[in-house]
Parts: sequence; structure tokens; C-alpha cells
Amino acid sequence: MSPEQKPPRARYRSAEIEPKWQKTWEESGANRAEDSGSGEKYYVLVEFPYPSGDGLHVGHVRSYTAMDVVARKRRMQGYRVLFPIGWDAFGLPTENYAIKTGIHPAKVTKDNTDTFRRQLKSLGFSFDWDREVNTTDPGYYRWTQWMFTRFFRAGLAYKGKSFINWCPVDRVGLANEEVVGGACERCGSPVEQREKEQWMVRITEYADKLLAGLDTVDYLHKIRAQQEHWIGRKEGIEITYPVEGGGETVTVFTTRPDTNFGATFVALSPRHPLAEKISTPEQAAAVSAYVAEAQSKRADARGAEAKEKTGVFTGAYAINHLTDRRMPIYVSDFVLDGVGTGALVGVPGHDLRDFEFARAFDLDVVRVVVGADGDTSEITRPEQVQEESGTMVRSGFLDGKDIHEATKLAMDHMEEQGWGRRTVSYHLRDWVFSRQRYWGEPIPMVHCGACGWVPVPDDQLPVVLPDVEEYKPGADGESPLASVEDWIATTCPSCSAPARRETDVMPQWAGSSWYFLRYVDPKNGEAFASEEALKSWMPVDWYNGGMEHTTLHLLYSRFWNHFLHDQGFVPCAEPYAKRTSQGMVLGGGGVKMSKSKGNVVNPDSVVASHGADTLRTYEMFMGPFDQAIPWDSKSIEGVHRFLSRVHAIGHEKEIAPGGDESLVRAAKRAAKKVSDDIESMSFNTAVSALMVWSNEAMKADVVPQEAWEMFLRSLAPFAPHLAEELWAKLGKEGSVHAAPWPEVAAGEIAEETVRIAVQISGRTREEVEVPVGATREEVERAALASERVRGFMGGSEPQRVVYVPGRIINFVL
RNA sequence: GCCGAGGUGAUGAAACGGUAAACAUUCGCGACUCAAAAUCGCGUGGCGCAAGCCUUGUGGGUUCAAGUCCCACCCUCGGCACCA
Repeated sequence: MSPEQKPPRARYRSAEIEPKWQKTWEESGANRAEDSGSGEKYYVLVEFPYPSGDGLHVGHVRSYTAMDVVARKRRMQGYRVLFPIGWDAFGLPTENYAIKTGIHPAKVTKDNTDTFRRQLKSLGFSFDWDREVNTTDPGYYRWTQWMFTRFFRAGLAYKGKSFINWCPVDRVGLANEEVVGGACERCGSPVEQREKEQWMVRITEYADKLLAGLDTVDYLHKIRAQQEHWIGRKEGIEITYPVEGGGETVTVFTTRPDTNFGATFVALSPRHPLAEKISTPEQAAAVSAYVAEAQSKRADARGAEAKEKTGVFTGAYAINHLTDRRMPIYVSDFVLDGVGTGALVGVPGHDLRDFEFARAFDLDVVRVVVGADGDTSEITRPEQVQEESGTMVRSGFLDGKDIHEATKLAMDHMEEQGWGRRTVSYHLRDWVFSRQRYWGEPIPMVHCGACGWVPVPDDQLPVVLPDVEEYKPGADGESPLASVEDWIATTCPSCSAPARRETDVMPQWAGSSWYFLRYVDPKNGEAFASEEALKSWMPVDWYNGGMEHTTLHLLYSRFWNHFLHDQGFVPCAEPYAKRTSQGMVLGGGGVKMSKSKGNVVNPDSVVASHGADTLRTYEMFMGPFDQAIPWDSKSIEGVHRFLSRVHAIGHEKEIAPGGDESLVRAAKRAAKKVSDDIESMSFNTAVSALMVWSNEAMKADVVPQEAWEMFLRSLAPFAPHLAEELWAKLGKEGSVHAAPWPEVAAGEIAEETVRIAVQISGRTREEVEVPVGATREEVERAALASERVRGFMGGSEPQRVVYVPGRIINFVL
């Protein structure tokens, strides 16, 4: 070995560093949330995982790392931080696994949560493990049930006979939100319509509050837009038309009564109660046949045939108040049951669907709006159908009015005449709350012959899920609980007569609708949480999760919290002050990770090969946080090299007071960028700022201690173990995670000189270095001193000189 | 169709209206090594020997200056959708 040869680099061994510090932090209670004490509170929330048998997904790691970075930064900033975790453990996959293997779902859940816990701990997330919750724990679901009885008592939970989306494979009723493109969200099989007695929850009652609440919170724009769209508030008018002869009336909903002079037909949904009732004897058979066929048609089939309008004439006519026109009444499946009144008035001239229907059945088309193109001719082609804007014609008192004004006038007129009344329609439907399944919270209701449905009293909660022999739903689609006769048989809480328990269980969304409330006081046996704890922590300051939960979990849990607020149980109406969302982590090639494609990355193997800090930092560096990014096993090497270099700086460089001022300034610059970028979730550029500094430091022989400490504190949220290791090696007292967060003011990072780009007519030709405080004249002189600049100016005088201090000077010729 | 987000190197990407391509990957060359790996150094948008010219989906516009702002169009992704 020659004397010049450098000593071998101290190897960066994450497998030794990481478990050591995890143990230290756990023993010292470093991440414990304090219910009171100094510092402002900050509640950081991530979506608690469903503990599936597949273990933790690298997608979880992305979201959790981001929020761990935020939580760690806030602690260093002096906040009192709550960053909890738990398990959303009821649900179908576990139940299906139990059906297949005969293993009790509780056992499966226990095994899976053990795996998840181990994995999460191996990644160094700073969760407060003392507050772990599990939705399947009777001590937890006792309160889920308690809340359901509050819904019932407030009249928001009701048993309704209704058509539901029925999955024939999972044999379970689905909420609208669980039907994707006419298919079951879980298993993908086509959904059928089936009539069933179900517990329903009146979320629609809260539609306006859920809309208005969006004004009071800070949600990502796209999240807010999706929520608004899902609630789908539309102001319109219900118009009631007399049916010719017989004294019946038909009521339609429309947002466009201005076009009513052009209404030429009425169409009913096949499920409309009038459909068969008003049919003339000649048409009755045809109507019945059509209704029967529509009934059996599967939801997806209807969607696929959307282009072809079908229907049948009832033989009856409705009378248009405005024109006295006899409007034939049809039954058609393009009219959706549950939208508006399940009946619509057809204006073929100004609604494309109505136009298609009119064409298929040879109905009259009347133009009552003239658009910007000035076309006043008869409407015979779809392109002529004017929907969005225009001026009224052939519309009596509305003639010449803009359609928006006309809409208002028409509503006023119809209300005055008593033909209709203004109303609001929503896309949001009531929440189907029953599942004919086993692995869920029993719905705490008892049915008594005399008293009807009675909620189980508080002192008898929880209604514990009984053991069963068979987890599979009955052939008739009843819950497995329906066969546990000695559990079902009970007495009426109200009159003590023999009574029977409800055998349906709650949907998976129930437990996750309020878990953020339980975290504030997870061990409370007297209440779901104490008033003090709720006041101390709520609302959640920052909640990050997947876009896929925007219209389901996010809306349900907001509704749930609004309700509890109205009941006086929680201090704020809106549970989440801020909501953000991460992009998916895809497999190589940009496709979704899946077992069948064999492209699933297991966090355990990355921790084993590169370490938790590398995995965490890579997932922050891989790309913009809100964007879907394919996994790149090459790029992760680069991040590992970066951390190895950081390790090398700590072990090989001389770290000493004083030293190169510019390296200190560079560290401040990096610290400021990291701090700012965390707030805007620009984690990728935060990491790159850390890389830039480490590249600089690698070139130096001596690293100023001030710069090194600042760097380690900025690195700490991303690579907590390595930062702690190097902090300790420096001989610092205490944890780097308890050190103050570097707050750097803009003025502190100014350099002594600055490079000014010199442009000739907007094209950059030269660069000059001037002192920071240089005046315009000085910069101009420096620029003109350059031969190159003079050459490009070709001897001519600039007409104009634009100077942007510290940036550019532009000579316009 | 509607709502939302985007289109920049070979790749993931960066860029208060102010030097396009930071950081990382890939690839190439070099150092170290018997050799390889690792590591380190240099280079890496296109054309050109060079001076220089061209380059942010397309076409216009505003501006001293446009990836960024405005208008029109094309394409991709996410959500919703016969919603009256």
C-alpha cells in the first residue's frame, strides 16, 4: 500500500445504524404526542392502512414518508405534534381469505397488522405507537356503533326498501361509490339491480353543509372540484303537468324551464310508479314488457347501449301549460330513476339526448333558442341543437331574452301560476350502510314486533361480533350472522318483549369515518374521546391520502364529523384543515403494480438491500409528489450513493469551526430551500438541494461545523437514522430530531458577488460578475467593458437598456 | 361530452415573466486495479472543425425578454358521465 493511498472509506451500513436508532427513539418516547404543554399543536394525519396479506406497499411509503417529513419538521420547529397510525381492518379481502382458508378473520387481521407494524417501524416513521387504533377492536367499534345509534336517533339512519347495486359474486349490496363503470369495484363483476331492505344514512341531508364547508378548508384544488362535482348541486324547478283524462299528474325536474315552449314529450323511468298506471289498454302490454326488460338489464349493459335510445309510448298525454300542446308520455331507460323525479320533459331542440329520442320516435322538434350562429332554421341535425347559450324565440313572453334571464323569468312565472316550485337536486345519494357480510361492525339495532326498530342502549355496547362456523353469506344473500340464532334472539331494550337483532354489518367506510377522533384519546373507556383531548388536537392540520378516496372516505368522514359537531360532540365542523394527495407509485414501464404482472416492489427487500433512509429519500426524490411515477431501481442507486457520500463526509472530512464561508452560505441556501419545499410538497427539489450541498462539501478538505450541523438538521426529516448517527458522531448532546429547525432568512444567504447575464436585444451573449450592491451604471459599465458585448453591439448605440437588479441587463438595439 | 392535471434531453425531471435542461439516471472517456466491481474525475439536448445557429406539443399574439401570460388547436393522464 502506497502512503498516498487514501484509507478505505468507512462503509455506510444502514442495517447497523437504523435498528439501533429506532430502538433508542422508542425507548426515549421521542415521538410521543403530548396532550398539553408548550408549543402550538400540530396534527399530521395519514390514511391508516388496510392490513392486507400482501404487506406494506411502496405507495404507502411515499405518503407516509412525506407526512413523516412534515411531522419531524414541525417537532423541530417546536410544535406539539400528533402523528398517529392504526388499522382499518374490517373488510372483504380478510373475510374472503377466511372463507377460503377457514382461519378466523381476527387471526388473519392480527397476523397482518403484526407484519404492517414491523414494516412501518423498520422505516423509521415517527408515529406515536402508544395511540395505535384498530377498527376491529370491540373497544373501538363500540363507539362506531354508538355513533350509529346517534344517527338513528337523529333520524338520519333509516331502513329503506330500495333498489340497490348488487354484486352477484361478492353477494353484497354496494354503494353507488363502489360501482365503477357498472361493475363491482372490488371484484370487477357486472353489478345487478336488486330490491333489498337496507340501512341507509341520510348524507344527502348534509349536502349543502358539505359544500359550504369546502370554503372553510384548504384542500388541493382538484380534490375540492371532485367533491363539488360528486355532491352535484343543481338548482331547478319541479313542474307538474296534468295527464290528459283520468286526473293524474306527472312531475318533472328541469334546470332549463326557459325552453319549455319547445317541450314536445315527457319520458318516465321504467321504475316510475306512473309508468304502468297511466298506460292505455292498447299500450299496457308493450309498456309492461319494456319495464320488465329494463328491470332485468344490468347496469353496465345500459351504459354500453347508451347511444341507442329505446322506449315505449304509454298512450297517455301530458298537457304543456305554456302551449297547451299534448305531449306524448313515453317510458324510456334513458330516464334514470333517482335523478330528479325520475321523469323528464323532452325539449328535443335544445338537449342532445332529447333530440336523439325525438328522432328515434319521430317526435316534433321545435326551435325556441337561437344561438350565436344566428341559425333560425328547423333543427334537423344534432349540430344544430343549441344547449349552452342563446336568445329565446317562439316563446311568448320570453322572446328576445337571453336564456339565463329567461330561465329565471320562466321559474317565476311557473311558480306564480302554481305549475311548479323551485327545488334543488343533488347527484349525491343516501349512503347504503348495510352489508350482508360477516367481517364488519354489527349494526346495533333490535327489531321488536311492538316497538319497531330500537337502538341498542349505550350500556349494552358493543354488540360484539359473534363467532360463526361459516363466514360465507347465505345463498339468499343474507349475512352469515343470520344463522346464529342464539345471538339474534334478544329482548327489546324498550319493552323487554322477545325481539331480534339486525344481522347486517356496517360497510368498511364506517370505522374510517371517525378514526382521527379516536387518536386524540385512544384509550378512553367513557367516551370516544374526551372533550379536552378533542379541543387540544382537532382539527387535523394536514391530512394526506390517495385521490381514490376523494369521493368516498373523504366525503363520508366529513359528513360524520359535521354530524357529531351538530350533536355537540366535536368542537369543529370540518375535520381536516388541509388535504393533499400523493401520486401513485407505479411499476417499471408506468403500469400499476400488481402480483399478476410480477412488478411489485416489496419495501422489506429495499430496506434490506439499501436501507430505510435510502427508500424514504428515494421516494421523495423520484418525482413531483402529486404525480404518478414509475419505480426506477437505477435511480434508487443514485440516492444511495448520495447518502453514502454524506456518510463519508461525516467520517472522512475534517469538520471544524470556521472554514469556508461559501460552504456555510451554501448550507443556509439549501436549508432554506428544503424548508420552503417541504411546505409546498416539492420534496424532490428539497432532496436535490441537499445533494447539491453534499457535492460541494465533497470537494472541500475541511467542512465548516456550522454548515455541517445545518445540513444534518435539514437532512433529518428525510433520512432520520443517518442524520442521527452523524449528529451523534459529532458529539452533540441530544437528538438531531430535537434540535431546532434551521430557519434561514432570505438576507442571510446573499453572496458577495452576483453574475449578471448580459443580453443584446434579448439574447444572452455574456455574463459579468459584479458586487452585490452594484448600481445600474456600474453593471452597464462592466458589461460594456466586455469585448464580446461590444462585438455583438457592432458599434451601434442601444435604444434602450433594461436592467433587472441581480439578474440581467439587456441592451436593446 | 363535462371537470381537473399535464405535454421540456435517451430517462425521472428542474426553472419569482429574466442565462432552458439544476439534481439524478443512462451512456462515453479517463484515474485507481493484474483484472473487474466499487469509488473518484471529465463529458453527455441537436447541427457544426469552429464562430455560431437551432431547441420546451402545434399555430398565432403580448413583451426589451415567454417553458412560464393571452387566443385557437392537437395529444396524454386522472375523475365523472344518457344527471334532465
